[in-house]
Amino acid sequence: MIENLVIVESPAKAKTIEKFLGKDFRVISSFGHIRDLAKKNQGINVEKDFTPDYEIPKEKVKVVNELKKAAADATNIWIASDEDREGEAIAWHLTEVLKLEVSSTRRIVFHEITKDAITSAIENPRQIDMNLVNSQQARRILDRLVGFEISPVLWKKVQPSLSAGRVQSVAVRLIVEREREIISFKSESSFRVIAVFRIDQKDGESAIIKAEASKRFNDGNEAQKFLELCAGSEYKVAGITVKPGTRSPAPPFTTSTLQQEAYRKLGFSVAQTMAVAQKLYEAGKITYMRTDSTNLSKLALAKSREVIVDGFGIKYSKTRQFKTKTKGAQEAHEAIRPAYLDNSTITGNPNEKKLYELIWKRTVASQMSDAEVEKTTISVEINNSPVTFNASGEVIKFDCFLRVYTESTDQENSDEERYVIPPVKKGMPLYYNTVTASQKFTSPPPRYTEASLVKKLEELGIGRPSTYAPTISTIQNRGYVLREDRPGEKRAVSIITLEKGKFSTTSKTEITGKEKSKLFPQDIGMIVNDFLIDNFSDIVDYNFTADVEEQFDEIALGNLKWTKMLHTFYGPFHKTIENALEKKDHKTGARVLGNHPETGEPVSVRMGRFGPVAQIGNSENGSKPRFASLSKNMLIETVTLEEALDLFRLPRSLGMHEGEEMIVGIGKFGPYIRYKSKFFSLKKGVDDPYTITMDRAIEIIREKNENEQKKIIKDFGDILLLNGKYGPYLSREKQNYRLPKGTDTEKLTREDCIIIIEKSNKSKKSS
DNA sequence: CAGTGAGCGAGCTTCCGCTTGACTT
Repeated sequence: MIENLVIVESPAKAKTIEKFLGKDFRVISSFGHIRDLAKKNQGINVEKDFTPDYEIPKEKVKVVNELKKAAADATNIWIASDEDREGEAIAWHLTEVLKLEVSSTRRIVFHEITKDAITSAIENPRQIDMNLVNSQQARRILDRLVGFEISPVLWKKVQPSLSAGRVQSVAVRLIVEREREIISFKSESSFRVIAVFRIDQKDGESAIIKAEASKRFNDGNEAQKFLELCAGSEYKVAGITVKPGTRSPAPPFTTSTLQQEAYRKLGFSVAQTMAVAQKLYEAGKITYMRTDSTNLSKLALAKSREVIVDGFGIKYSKTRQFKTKTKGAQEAHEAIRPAYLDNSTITGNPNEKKLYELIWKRTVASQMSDAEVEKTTISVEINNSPVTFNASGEVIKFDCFLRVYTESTDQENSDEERYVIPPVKKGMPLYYNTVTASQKFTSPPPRYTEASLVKKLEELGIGRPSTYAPTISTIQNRGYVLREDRPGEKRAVSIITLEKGKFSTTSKTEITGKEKSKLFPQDIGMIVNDFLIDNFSDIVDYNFTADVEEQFDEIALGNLKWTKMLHTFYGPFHKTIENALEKKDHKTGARVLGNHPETGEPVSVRMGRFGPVAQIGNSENGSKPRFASLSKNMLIETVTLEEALDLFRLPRSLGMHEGEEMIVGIGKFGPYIRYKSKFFSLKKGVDDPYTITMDRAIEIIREKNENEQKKIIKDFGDILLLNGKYGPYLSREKQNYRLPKGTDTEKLTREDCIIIIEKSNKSKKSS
């Protein structure tokens, strides 16, 4: 028998709290929710006022049994799940499953894990708030209804195994709409003029000022004319302004901002960030990593002040508590911060160290004073034109938090460079060293990264810290979007330079459209998105979540009955389901591109059973249509007739080589040459299957065969001894076998090999 | 490893939010 049992959500939290509470208390964890809606028949009785059918999932049975045993052994039970909608529901499910009296169960909450917070929580128990529980039930049931009623419509009307949901479908929509903005974007160019001026100073030294013309020019001719004018101009300083300013540190990390910064600064994916953070949390090195709060505990505030004063001086310290701005934030936890601020580094693997240091810097910087900067702008006048040249520079007067940490932005290498403007006076003459007009192209809006998508979802109030990473995985697993790199394309830019009265025009190539780790919508994502917008526009509306959240809040306040809210929602919603099912058509995203230039047959593209496909002709007039899969990076939406026809040029014969035909084609793994029933991959970025020559093909075949020869140490016919990355190994019938340690490959016979293989097969079966 | 482009049709797929392991290579 134990006096007091405290139940929390996380086992790591249980461990810490037990230390604070002493031996009269036992602290155990529920590992999150212990019950959920039944999987079968939606788990909801819609006819009977949305009565939920809750069940304990298989993987939770063990935990629940342990909880039951512990509860039976305790005199007092304290439920300390998180103080938010989900936490309150967990508390209620616990009372139901453990058969606790609601009136006598002590519900306690704390937002930070400190001795003070916990003891004061124990002193102020309350009862379970059924209004809050009901708002969670409404949330849960609405999500189940949306997901489990729309998804089957997709199976029927689009493709099996697809999914839709309040959160994931909006995430996909954002990516699809962004891609369409990019597709319809027309890049325009203009000429930007930058002059490098020399200014002579008293001591005989000269300084350099780089300034940009106040006007951009539409084309090269206009720019050239302006430069000609510049050649004969006189320049002088027309105005100087010096403005003091301040910069403030960013608030401590939440899940979303941690994911963004870990991507920008460390290149982590969203899932990777969460996995590393989980490790740090379990090791007691950081506070909880799934949070939407920027709050720091009093203890943490005091400690960071100490660390800053000791390390930098009192001038650097400014204690701040940040208000959480995010829509719908529930703030059940603290911000993500180091558990012990004394440690600016930790032991651990490189990724753990890097992420920890990032968290430490962000936390400490948030408690430092503003940085003081001085921004200087000067304008340079030309005697024969209204156009002016402007330069701006920034000097940091007091670095403060910038010494520790600066938040990154999503814009990649913006060409605004900050530099120090030399001291000048109004009216001073300037002389040009060079005046350069360079062609600049406007860029389309950027594609989303995993992290910038999370940022956007958070802004819309869609999804929660615990679901950002899983949502990003889901939309990739369904094939709606793909995260990938793109090499970009070359583009010529022209540059006109004026130097010492002479003009020169050069052309430079730059790379445009290069992408790293960006989210690209796939055909099936675009088709599903359009289908959802056509049939369920309310659900995929960007404001849908915000609207229902308002109603959940009303339920939590006791102003709205949760079943009434569900009735109001479900009536019209279910009607849209029926309407969608009544429609006859099957969504394939089909487009007719035109007619075949020789035969006149129609050429179309659509989503087929095995993916996007191009088709020539149709089966109506008895002739057999021809098919070809679209290649990677092609979209049904943008593919042209020419591109589609190109697909049918492969596979093609390259001719004969030593009595056998060489066939070039594109397969699952890219372009290949098939020769003597073996496959030889073309080199990425070097060879093109449409234009590759016979000689080059022979070279590729010879190269690969030679490399393979090098791999073979011994050839026993059916068994090969090969040289691999990790040393020698055996190969038989496409199966590989490891050699026992210390095997002498020189003396190895075919019989030895057979023994090794048989032993290996036996141990595989037994395990 | 490198394809497929039907009409016999079982039984399956799916949501969002709380939490961690249990698995294999």
